[in-house]
Amino acid sequence: MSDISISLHDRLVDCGLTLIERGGEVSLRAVARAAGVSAMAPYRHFSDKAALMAAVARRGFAMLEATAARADVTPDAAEALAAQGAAYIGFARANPALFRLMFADGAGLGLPREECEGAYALMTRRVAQLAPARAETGTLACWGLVHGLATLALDGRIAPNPAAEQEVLRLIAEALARPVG
Amino acid sequence: MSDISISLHDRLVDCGLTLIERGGEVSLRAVARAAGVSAMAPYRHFSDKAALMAAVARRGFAMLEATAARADVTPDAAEALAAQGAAYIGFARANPALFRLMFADGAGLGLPREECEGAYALMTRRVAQLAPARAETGTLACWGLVHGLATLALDGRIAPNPAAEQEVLRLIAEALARPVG
DNA sequence: CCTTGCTGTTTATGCTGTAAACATAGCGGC
DNA sequence: GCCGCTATGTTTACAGCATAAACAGCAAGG
Repeated sequence: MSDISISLHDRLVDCGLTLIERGGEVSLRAVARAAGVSAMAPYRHFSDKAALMAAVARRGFAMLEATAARADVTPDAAEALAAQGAAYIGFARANPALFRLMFADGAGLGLPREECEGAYALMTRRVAQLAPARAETGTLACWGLVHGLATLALDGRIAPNPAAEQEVLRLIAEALARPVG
Repeated sequence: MSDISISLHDRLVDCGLTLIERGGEVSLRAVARAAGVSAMAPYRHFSDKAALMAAVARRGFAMLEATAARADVTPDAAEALAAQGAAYIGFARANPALFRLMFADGAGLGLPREECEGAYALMTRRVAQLAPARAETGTLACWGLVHGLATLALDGRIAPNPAAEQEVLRLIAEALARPVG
C-alpha cells in the first residue's frame, strides 16, 4: 500500500492494533484487507491468527507499561501506587478490546511472562517500598484490586467513577502502609 | 430425544451450560446438536445466539449466588466476607468458561442488573455490617479485589494459591474494620 | 373442514480460519 | 547468462459458523 518501506509483518501488527482499537471483532481477513494483501499473506509471517494477535498483545503490554510509568512520578509511594492504579484502569477503559485481548483472550496466547509484567514490576517496586514486610501479599492485593476494577469497568459492570476508584486505591494503600496486624 | 418432557427451550439452556462447563467454544450448532435438533431449531426459542447465551449466563449467576451463600455462614462479618471471596474465586476457577461468559462476553448480553447481582448483594450486606461508614467504597474494594483475583486466576495470570488469597482477603477485611483514616 | 399459530425442518448466503498449489522475484553458484 | 533456491505473495478450496427464507406437521378453535 502506501507504506512500502516497513515489512508486512510490522504493518500487519499495526493494522491489527488499529482495528482492535476501533473496537469490534478482529478477523485475520480484516487485518489482511487493512494491510492491502490477500487473506493468506499473514500466514507467511505468523503461523496462526493467535500468533498475530499475540504480537498485537505484546504491543499492548508495552503501551500499558508506558502508561503506568508515566503515572508513577511522585516520590510518595502510596500516591504513586494510586496513580499507577488509576492509569491502569484508564488504559483498560481507553482500549477495552485491546485490554481484553491482552488478558482474557491472551490466556492461551503463550506470551512470555516478562513481556506481560512490565506494569506489574512497577507496582511491585512501589509496594515493596510501602510495605516491605509483606511485599508479595501487598502486590497481589494491589494488582488484583486494580485489575478487577479495570475488568469490571470495561465489562460495563461499574460506571466510570474516578473519585470512587481513587478512594478505593487509597484505602488499600493505607492498609499496606500500616504495620502488620 | 430421551427427555421429551421438558421444553426444548430449557433443554437448550441445559446443553449450553453443559457444553460451556466442558470448556471449549460454544457454537449455536453445537448446542443444537447436543439437544438433538437441527441447527435452526434454537431460533424458535431464542432470537439470537446471544439470547441463548444470556439464558445460560443467567443460570451461571444463580449458581454463583448459591455458591457464595453457601460460604456465608459464620456470624463474624470479616470471616464471612473472606469466605464469600474464596467461594467467588473458587467458582471462577471451577467454571472458567461460564465465568467468562457471565462477565466478559456478557457485557453486551443485556441481562437485567438484578439477575447479576445476587452475590454482590450478599457482599454488600457483610461490608455494611463491617464498615457501615463507608459501605459503598468498601463494597467496591471487595468486589474489585475478588473479581480481579478470580479473573487473573482463570486467565492463568496467577497460580492457584488459596493461602495467599485468604491473606489478601483478610487484609482488606481488616482495613475495612478499622476506623476511617 | 379449514384456518391459524407453534415448532420443527431443509436449504442457501456470506462470513470465518486455514490447507494446498501455484506464481514470482531476488540471489548465490556455476 | 543460466539454474535452482528461498521468501513472499497469490488464487482456489473446504469445513464450520450465524443466520435468513421457505416449507412441513400438528394442535386448537372457529
